[in-house]
Amino acid sequence: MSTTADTQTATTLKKSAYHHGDLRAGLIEATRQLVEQNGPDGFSVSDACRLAGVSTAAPYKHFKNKGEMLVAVCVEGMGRLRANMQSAVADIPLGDPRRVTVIGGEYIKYALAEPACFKLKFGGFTDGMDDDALKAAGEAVFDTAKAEVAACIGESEITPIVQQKAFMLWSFVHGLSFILEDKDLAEMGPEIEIEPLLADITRRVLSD
Amino acid sequence: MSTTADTQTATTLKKSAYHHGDLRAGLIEATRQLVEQNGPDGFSVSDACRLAGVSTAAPYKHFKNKGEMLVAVCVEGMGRLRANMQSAVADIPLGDPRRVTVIGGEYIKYALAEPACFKLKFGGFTDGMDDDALKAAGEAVFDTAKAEVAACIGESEITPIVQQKAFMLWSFVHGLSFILEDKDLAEMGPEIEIEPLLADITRRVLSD
DNA sequence: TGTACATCAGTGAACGCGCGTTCACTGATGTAC
DNA sequence: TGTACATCAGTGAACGCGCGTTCACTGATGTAC
Repeated sequence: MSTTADTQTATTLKKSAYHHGDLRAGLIEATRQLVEQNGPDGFSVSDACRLAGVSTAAPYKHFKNKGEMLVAVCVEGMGRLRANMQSAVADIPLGDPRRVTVIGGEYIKYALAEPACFKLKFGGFTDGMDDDALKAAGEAVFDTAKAEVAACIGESEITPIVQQKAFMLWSFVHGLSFILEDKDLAEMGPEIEIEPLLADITRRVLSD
Repeated sequence: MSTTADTQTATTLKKSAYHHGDLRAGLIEATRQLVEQNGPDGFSVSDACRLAGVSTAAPYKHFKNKGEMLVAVCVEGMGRLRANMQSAVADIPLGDPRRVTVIGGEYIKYALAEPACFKLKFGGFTDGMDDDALKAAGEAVFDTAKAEVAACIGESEITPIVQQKAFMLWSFVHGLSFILEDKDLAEMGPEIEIEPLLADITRRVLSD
């Protein structure tokens, strides 16, 4: 390798052990993993530091406190969920109700893939935090749903009827996520296949 | 008062300060209040003892550990929810879909009245506990819903279709509860009146 | 290009705190005689 | 009825622990000259 390439690699990727490179992102990922492992309430700043390989004081250069770390994990997760939704519908024509079913499916998929992070966001853990980025990330997800519903029922804007139908679908998908995530609860329900169930409820809600 | 009456009062109601009377129930109520005040994860055994006015060692005469106290709160809450459901439908004829709407309404009412206890039960806090009483209490609630759905669509037993419809309704009501409970989320939805929304979704799900 | 310097992301030790649980004990109670 | 006794729900002190956060610091880095 040339000297130039070495220097670039050193500054953009490896950095030194002392200066981490992107500790903020590293801590968010460590926190995410720990939350997933130990549950939404089973995370400690110290644990995240151990996992990220830094001292327990290091996070306070990037986050005001423990709560901000948890919020950052939620924001990151919601962003990923929205991206997943968008790429999942890319090949389905606008206005096709399958788009609604598919984004609902992505919601549930996310909830089942990262149940503890899902609960972190929706289980009341971020209640008093009042974080703008977090609010925006949540709204972006719901806006996606509303736009799809509008297209399906032939509305060019978000009318009250669109709002209502989107809200119904969100409630359903949200509740289904919580139930499927909880082994004891899921066992109480029937043996279901998620896709047809989603398609069925979508049809019921979108109809007049 | 006669001597006899005094003795009865002393033994059945007041007891002495030393022997509490029904400390188990007292601790459950203290725990419930604290959970409601500080959130599902903001409860400590010490706090409950302070509130109940006993030493921090006293609970261990009635509960194996902290987790058992939380489970007891959930069991008590689910029992109350089921009782509420049953008395709320008492005056509506069997098979009337309003019965389904009303029990859904009671579910939401409970979730909004005791949001932290609701999250305690359904937010993953009792995940690995594997408590039979808790499972039974949850199943009793869902069984109530299934029976009502069966009656509405004219089935004499819990067929797969009944299961499916009841599960849909539960998912919806469950998700709606979580959303309404969370100020930030509720604000994202439309201004709704719960009753008509519930009646609407009930109609959609019960129809063929 | 080489050097002096400002920056600031990291360290590591320490803090005070409240937690869950255990322990030997105490004393109010109900009961057998 | 009176007394001796077993029971067991309570006490209160103590334990070891890990937590969140602060502090003065250090040393790698990029930049101005």
